[in-house]
Amino acid sequence: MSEECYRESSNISEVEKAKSFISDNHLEIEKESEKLALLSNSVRLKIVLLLKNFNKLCVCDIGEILEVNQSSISQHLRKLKDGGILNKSREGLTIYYFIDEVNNPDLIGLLEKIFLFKE
Amino acid sequence: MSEECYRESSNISEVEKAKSFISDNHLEIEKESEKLALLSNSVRLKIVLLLKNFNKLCVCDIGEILEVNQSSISQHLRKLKDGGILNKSREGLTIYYFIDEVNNPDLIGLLEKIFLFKE
DNA sequence: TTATTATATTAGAATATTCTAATATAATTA
DNA sequence: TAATTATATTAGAATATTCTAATATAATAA
Repeated sequence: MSEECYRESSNISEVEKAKSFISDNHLEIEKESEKLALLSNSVRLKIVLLLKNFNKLCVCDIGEILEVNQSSISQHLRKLKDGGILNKSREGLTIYYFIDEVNNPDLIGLLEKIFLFKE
Repeated sequence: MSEECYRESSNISEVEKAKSFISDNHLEIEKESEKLALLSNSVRLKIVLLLKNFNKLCVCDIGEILEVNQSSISQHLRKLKDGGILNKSREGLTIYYFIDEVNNPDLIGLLEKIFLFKE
């Protein structure tokens, strides 16, 4: 790689260790960055925080709470479901979304680490 | 809002509580979603994880470790610095980046909650 | 069956992100 | 001073994301 530093102070063995660390954990890091991307949109983050606080909510109520139109909410919910963060259940016409806690055993704790909401 | 559900089962007071929750915490949620966005790019996430494990690294070494070219690495580092996650120091020609732990007291713990790397 | 309600999907416009290539800056050394 | 090395910046292409508007689907009720 022509990127290499010519400085002798560049610690070669540390760089090699770092390369191993990255190649050993590449897949896990990619996977987690995709989960973080799901939470990095503020509409989606709000949806997840709402579902953490209110257990389950229907598409329509989520749209009203966040003042975001139905199509947009549906598309965000789909991403969160496809990403394994949410699941859904039907009751008649209404579809309720909720956090898939089985698939995300650490998500609630993570959110509590990130957010210290005022009561 | 015309988004409101016509179902009587839509729990109005719960929706109102949810609206308050969102408006009370809107700013904090936006801010955190921006930090998550910084970590949601896998190159940037790898940079932060590298700096967590190796304390400080120069631009050139980071580029070599990640096999990403210098310009791209510089631009990612700039985003992380502008976002308050990293800081840098100069030693001669070399610029070292490191995690700004003062500004991010919970970041290390957060990363440890997300990642359980094999040793 | 038809109408209504809730949700999902689609296409495409608007916008944002990321990378590449070229160039600029800044410290060091000859 | 000029050359070298490390890093930063910029413009623009390629790509990805998000929103809007229109339409589709699916369950229910009349």
